[in-house]
Amino acid sequence: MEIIYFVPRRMNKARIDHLTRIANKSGFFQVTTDIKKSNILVAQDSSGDEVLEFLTKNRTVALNDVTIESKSFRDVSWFINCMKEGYIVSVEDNQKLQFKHHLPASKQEDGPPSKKARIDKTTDRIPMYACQRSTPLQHHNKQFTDALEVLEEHALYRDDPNSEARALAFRRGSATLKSLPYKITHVGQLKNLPYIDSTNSSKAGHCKKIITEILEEGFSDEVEGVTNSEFFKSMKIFCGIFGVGPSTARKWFYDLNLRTLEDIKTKKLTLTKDQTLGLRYHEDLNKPLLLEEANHIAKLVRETCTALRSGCTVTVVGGFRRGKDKGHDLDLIISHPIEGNEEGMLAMVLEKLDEHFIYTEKKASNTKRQTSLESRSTMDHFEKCFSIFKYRHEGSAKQSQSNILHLEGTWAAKRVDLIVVPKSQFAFAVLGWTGTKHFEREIRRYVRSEKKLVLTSHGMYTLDTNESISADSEEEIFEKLGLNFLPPSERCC
DNA sequence: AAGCTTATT
DNA sequence: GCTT
DNA sequence: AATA
Ligand SMILES: Nc1nc2c(ncn2[C@H]2C[C@H](O)[C@@H](COP(=O)(O)OP(=O)(O)OP(=O)(O)O)O2)c(=O)[nH]1
Ligand SMILES: [Mg+2]
Ligand SMILES: [Mg+2]
Repeated sequence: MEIIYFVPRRMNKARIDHLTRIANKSGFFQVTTDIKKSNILVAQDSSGDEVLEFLTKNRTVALNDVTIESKSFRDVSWFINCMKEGYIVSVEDNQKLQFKHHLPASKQEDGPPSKKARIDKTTDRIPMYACQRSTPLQHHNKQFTDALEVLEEHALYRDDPNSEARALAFRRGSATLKSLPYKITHVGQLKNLPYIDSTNSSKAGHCKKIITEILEEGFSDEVEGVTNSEFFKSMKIFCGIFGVGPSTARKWFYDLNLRTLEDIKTKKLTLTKDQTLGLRYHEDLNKPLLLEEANHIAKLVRETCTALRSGCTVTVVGGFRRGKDKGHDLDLIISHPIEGNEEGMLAMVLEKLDEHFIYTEKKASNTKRQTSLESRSTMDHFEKCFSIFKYRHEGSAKQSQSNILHLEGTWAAKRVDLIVVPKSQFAFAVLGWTGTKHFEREIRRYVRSEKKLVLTSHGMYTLDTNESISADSEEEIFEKLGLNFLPPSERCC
């Protein structure tokens, strides 16, 4: 039986109590508060020298009660690994607490930077903005990011006035982990991670606590509690209806005591137009749109546009441009290599494809040509359209001819977003609609606070004088912002 | 204590 | 909730 | 307050 003493340096009482409880339940560890009875000292975020200094300063022991020779000095990550495995695992080199006068030869590993390398805070600190670093779609810390994003979602559902800011903080923590080229395996690796390891306070914040909890027990009590709560489950269902957001969902939950989708369908509620359609096509719209289907729709729109006006370009943006193989909708940008030749395209393509659209919600542009008086035409001018597309399944129309009552064949409702922009705005629109949403927030925050400029999906402007700064490609925008270019597949934060 | 992306309807 |  |  190993006798453990937890060094109360950089660990609060609650944490030590927790570790003590799980250790005493293990059967192979016993925890003591009498350091002289222990044979292993377990510490967090401390070197051996720091432990010795702490113990003597706090008069926990006389100097000769604890010596480098008489005790083992180990990092808490070793202890956690033991608890996870269910037996006493071997001690890794970087889990042996270090003493200046006997440094073991440190072997460098790939992946996680060694403890030594991390002390060098200047060289490998992670950039503060997600737009300054690569974030791939597939990463190494999904277990942690999923947990943080549950808390993000939960915060977005809550009524508290600070909840949106809290949600953002959880998202930033998650985004940091997504950018790491290695898996987090012990708490020490959280050191200096932006939005996880607080630069100010020495005590662990909420993000760090959640990650630590998962490292230790494989799950987080808080996250499990949220996931299984009636509030969270119902809010998720309600907000999954197109047109329903947190405010409406809360009203349904608290004021009307509704809980399920059936409750919503049964009750006679006053719904907006979007909500009515969101409910009518709920099953279809909540099935993912597959890449193959997206490409099929994009092809149809492209062929229609080029037939209407030669030279027209149709670009897939949104999640599919980032490399996803399914999504909640298809996002398309329509443009033309000659400035002005894109005008009127949205109305034309919607009319041409009229039978393919169940619903179209058109939005006007405000940022430019509306101010120029001579460009006002008899036709209404729209630049954006959120639609519900009638996606006809492969060969359904022809095959069903045997049954004369079934002329329509099978189809499913799918969300399609169309955006029309002139060539001068094309690069900004592509950047703005490729996302992710978090990437957009991060690059805009970076631009405003670090570059004193404003970035939108129409252009870039000086903060003070509102002068326009042009760009013909995404690369040129990154360049002008002093950012290394990130391909869409590396904007998955 | 302030700030947290920006636009349209 | 986290950074400035 | 909802959508992107
Ligand atoms: N500036 C800004 N852009 C946004 C916001 N939400 C979405 N976007 C941009 C970035 C997104 O990638 C793009 C398309 O939005 P979508 O809702 O379709 O998301 P996305 O395509 O990334 O994923 P999904 O359709 O769910 O597979 O629009 C926002 O709140 N602000
Ligand atoms: Mg999309
Ligand atoms: Mg979309």
